Amino acid sequence: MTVLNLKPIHKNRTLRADVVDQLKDAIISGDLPPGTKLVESQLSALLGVSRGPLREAIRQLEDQGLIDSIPYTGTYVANITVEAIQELYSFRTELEQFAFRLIWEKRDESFYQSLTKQLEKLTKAITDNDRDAAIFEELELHNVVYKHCGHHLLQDTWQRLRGRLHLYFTLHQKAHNRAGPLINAHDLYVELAHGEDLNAMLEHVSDHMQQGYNKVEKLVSDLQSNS
Amino acid sequence: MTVLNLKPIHKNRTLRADVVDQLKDAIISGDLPPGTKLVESQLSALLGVSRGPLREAIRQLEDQGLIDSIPYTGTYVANITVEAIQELYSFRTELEQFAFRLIWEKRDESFYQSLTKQLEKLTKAITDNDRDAAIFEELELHNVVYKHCGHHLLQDTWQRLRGRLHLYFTLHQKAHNRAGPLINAHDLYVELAHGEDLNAMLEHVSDHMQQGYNKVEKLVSDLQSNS
DNA sequence: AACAGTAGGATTGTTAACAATCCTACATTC
DNA sequence: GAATGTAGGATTGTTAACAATCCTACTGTT
Repeated sequence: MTVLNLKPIHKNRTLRADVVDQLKDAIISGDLPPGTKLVESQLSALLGVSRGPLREAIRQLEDQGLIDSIPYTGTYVANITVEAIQELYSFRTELEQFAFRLIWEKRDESFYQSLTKQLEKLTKAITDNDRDAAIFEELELHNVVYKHCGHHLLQDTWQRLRGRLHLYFTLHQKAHNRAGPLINAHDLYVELAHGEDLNAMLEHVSDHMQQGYNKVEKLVSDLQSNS
Repeated sequence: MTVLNLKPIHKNRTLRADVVDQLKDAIISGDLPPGTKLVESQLSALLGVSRGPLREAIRQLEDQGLIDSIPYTGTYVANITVEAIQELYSFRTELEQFAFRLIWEKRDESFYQSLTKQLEKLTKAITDNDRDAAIFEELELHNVVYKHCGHHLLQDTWQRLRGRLHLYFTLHQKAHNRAGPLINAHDLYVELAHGEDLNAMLEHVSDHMQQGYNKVEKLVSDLQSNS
């Protein structure tokens, strides 16, 4: 018998899980802009699902910060404020520095390979001018770090932020028509991650986040002046 | 007209919210030990509620890490592993150090007062030998720091950990019959929080957490040897 | 014209019944 | 006797109808 390479069958196929995925995609892709009111009857009709699983999915997205819900009143796609963006970036800086401190002494070939491979994917997406893919691959690059440090709680927390971050990127890209991740912006990041100077890495994470924040922060005023 | 001091009426009066509160209490108080299978029909009968709101509540507690759910199979009170405890404490150290760095330059009278008052409550609970209260007040003491640094994302993350932490404390206290928070264990903590040496504070947070971890870590082997 | 009061419709919250899946225990085969 | 099939019951997933709440637009009053 040849080496088995079976992928696990997704038992996750409950309507609830599907709805979570679809709603999440719709939000972070910008199809459902922040502030949009989500009417259960409309959504359930659109998705071809009854309100039960839909409501369960809403609870999950609520805890991920993508949806705000007011009892008896309505559920809305979470609004964006400059404070929220600021908090997200400052928090993200802490998380990622923690991740690097965790992984630093445990870095192995598998980690380096994943990182390099992911940087290539990101670079390709940018040169292909595929902006949606570029956003995804940038997040995926950072994800490599979280995944490899093996800290489940940290990874869960990162996943919880990731959706909101993705949303900010998307909105930013839509606001200024050309503005995906810059080519080469992550070269130093990956280079330092291969190196031996942890402090330089941590410092760079801080700088990297600060740059990202500066880019995204303008988004709010742009959006508000548009409305 | 005298100064109005009206408390907001709890609009939270949805069954779902009540169920979340009650289930959470039942879990962190140890009434529903880790691993317990939660059968929806039984629970809904016990709570006098139909399965709809119950299931929504389950989704929320799932995201808080207090419940594990396997589609079509069952939902269980989250199990405790030594890895989970380790992760919780290491993560908590990062969060709280971050909190102190955020708040350090913004500390005001209100912060100092809350802290001192909360230390008194904790001390009283311990001298009263009210162990459940002592656990609550210890968590509430740390909560003061998170609350006052005004970082909503950080506070949400802390709240998410708090339930699990509370559970560990409770189980630990039940396992070794006498073992609430030690008297005076937080005096230095509060003293440093009043002082001017941030590095000493950060260092102490790290030590404090390490001590807590050492205490709780034995819990798992104790529990496992009992079963 | 400004304000309070009040139907009416729309929307969320809740329930109970129905469908799909899983687990267990027993029967069957080799 | 070990492995494989197979009902049956128990449990979760899903649905559609019902109840409670809220929002809006209209009315009437001053």
